[in-house]
Amino acid sequence: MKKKQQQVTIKDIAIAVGMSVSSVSRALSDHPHISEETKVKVNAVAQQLGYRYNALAAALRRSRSKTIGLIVPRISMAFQAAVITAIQNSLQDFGYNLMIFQSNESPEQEEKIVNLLMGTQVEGLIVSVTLYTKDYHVFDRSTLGNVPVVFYDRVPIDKACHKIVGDEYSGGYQVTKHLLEQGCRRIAHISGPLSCSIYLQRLNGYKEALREFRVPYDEDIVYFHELNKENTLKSCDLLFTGKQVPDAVFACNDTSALAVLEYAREHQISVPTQLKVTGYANDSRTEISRPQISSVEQFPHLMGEGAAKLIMDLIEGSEQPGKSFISLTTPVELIKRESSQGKSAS
Amino acid sequence: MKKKQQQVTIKDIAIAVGMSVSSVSRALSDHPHISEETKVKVNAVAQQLGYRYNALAAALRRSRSKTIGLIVPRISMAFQAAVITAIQNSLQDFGYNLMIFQSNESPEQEEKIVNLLMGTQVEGLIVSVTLYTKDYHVFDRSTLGNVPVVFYDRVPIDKACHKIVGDEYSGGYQVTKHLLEQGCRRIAHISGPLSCSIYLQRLNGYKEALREFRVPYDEDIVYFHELNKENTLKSCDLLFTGKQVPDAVFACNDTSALAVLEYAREHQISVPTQLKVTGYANDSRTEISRPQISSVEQFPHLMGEGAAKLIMDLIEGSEQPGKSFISLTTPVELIKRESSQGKSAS
DNA sequence: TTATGTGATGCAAACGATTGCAGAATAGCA
DNA sequence: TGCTATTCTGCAATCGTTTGCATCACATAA
Repeated sequence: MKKKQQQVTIKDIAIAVGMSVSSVSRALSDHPHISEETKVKVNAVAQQLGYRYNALAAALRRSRSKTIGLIVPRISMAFQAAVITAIQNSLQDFGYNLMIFQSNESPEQEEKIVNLLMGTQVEGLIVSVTLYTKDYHVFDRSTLGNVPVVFYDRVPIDKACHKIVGDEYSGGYQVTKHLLEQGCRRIAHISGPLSCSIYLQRLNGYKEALREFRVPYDEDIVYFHELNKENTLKSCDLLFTGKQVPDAVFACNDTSALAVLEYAREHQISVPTQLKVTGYANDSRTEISRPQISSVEQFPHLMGEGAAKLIMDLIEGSEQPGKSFISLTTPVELIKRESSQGKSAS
Repeated sequence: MKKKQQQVTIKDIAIAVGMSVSSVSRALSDHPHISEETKVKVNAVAQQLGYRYNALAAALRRSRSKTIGLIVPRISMAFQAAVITAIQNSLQDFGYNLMIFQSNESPEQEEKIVNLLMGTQVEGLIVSVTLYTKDYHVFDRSTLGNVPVVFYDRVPIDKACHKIVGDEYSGGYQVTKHLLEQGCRRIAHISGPLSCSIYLQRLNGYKEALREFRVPYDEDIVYFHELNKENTLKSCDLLFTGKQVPDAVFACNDTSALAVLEYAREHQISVPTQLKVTGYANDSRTEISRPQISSVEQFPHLMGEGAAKLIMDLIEGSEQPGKSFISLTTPVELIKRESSQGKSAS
């Protein structure tokens, strides 16, 4: 009970046991040069005084905050929540904490967060960028100093960096091939903005499958916009009022696929008979929907663990800066469900 | 470019502009006693040197980390994700950061996190406890010191504390009354463990509505367990193999309601004709399901903003410790959908 | 006895910012 | 010119730990 309601420090312990602060510090951290006897005594007194370690002071002194910053568009996306959980659990094993921030899909917000995080002395950064991040100078060595950064899922296009991504190309390819094998020949593609890496890759996969089946790529049935319900319904309106209606829609997330289903229901288009539909990310709604929606599983836990391990390697493994960049790819798996299978109406 | 790759500090700026560190510090923080001229010069040099503020050092010196700790069972629950987002956005306006941790429904983990957070010198704690937290001594003044804590959603039972909760009693009452009004007289209740405040309140609301309609409370059709799919299916098995099958199930979350629907589908029980079903939390799956599920909207954003405002009041408003506790209640709204409406089979 | 080794402990300087108080410079006024 | 106000700036202590180096006691070997 020193002064008013000050916190008790190792100095207080030192006084209580009649030793120097350095010995107390070492005793508490189980330093080999301290006798067992002293250690138990110090720990007992610490306990008794209600001592609490001040991680801030330690972080300042050793310039190691044991904290990683995470920037994510929004945590309310099921995929992101799962990745975050995996990252957090993994980092915990390394003794690191995670500061989670949401950019809300705003590049300005994203930049603000980076600066804020740098101020808090994070030792590393894990980032999934916004849909609209085009300018990556915020992540340059000039603003980050020696703080390593690992991107995941949505990663910079045309910028060498450490990253871990799903096999989006394969995902796009598999979905499209599957639809083609079901007999579809006019496959619409509802995609996100191409400024975002994942959509670009999926589009490439889509194109490749079409090529393989000698189906010409028709840009009139490919849309790029944020994948919410409203936008998707608008795209459907355009798609189904044209002369040639599609026989399948490859939507780039499950929210969008659900919207397509809703549109079809309202317009008496039967799925999967007249129209086949696929989503992406395999969130829990795909199984609940009637018909159930075919989707692509992305194994968020693998990605989260990978990201955590990667940032740890970069921090602890003291990679030489300027060395080459590491890029990891996690698998994807097409989950076929009702919405994309069965005979079509001729 | 001082030493190796040391970070540049205000000292470096001081040397560069030929002033003392104190003036530089004041200039950077826009102190009124510093001339405009000096301020612009200092800021220019800071910019040029690539100076970055060290929040750690400042936090240590002023004993104000500007950080709040959040402990939540898991962020993957839609409701929780929404609350967290609201909290984070609100706190940002106050200049506070949020450290988010997940207890994964484990009281042991929860306790570990509290201790860890205290070490990082958070200025406040926001907590939604696990389903099984019964011992609240971790949140006592003895371990928390002067750090205030506000609970939300799942809050301690029988412990005075600052908290913000949904109107669970009303929710339970409204749901039950609604089902009674639809003609149901044998309403099963699938609830979570009663160690958790929200389930206790909902149960009370359920009982009150029954009483009002002079329907006896029958403990044989009330179940308490974690509300996942497996457990719910088991409960359904018990419910529908008894002599008297229920004509309604009031499930305490949407996952559970969905499971009931699945069970009904597999056993050719038609919903809502033979059986009415309601969920709780109104997550996005309730609208996707066929039939759509009646549920209770909890307005997570209100709760998040409330929690943030409350903790800020406690921190900045320097409430006298030992003063009375604040308890806020946010509204709920029953959303009636297909699963609970329409005439019953007699 | 002296030299040497060993294990335990203390001294004091960091880490990077903030801030009360003192002091210098300038201006205003008689 | 002298005196007081008014601005602006600097000194130095402080926040709670960590850690390189010096020191000290004691035992053992020469």
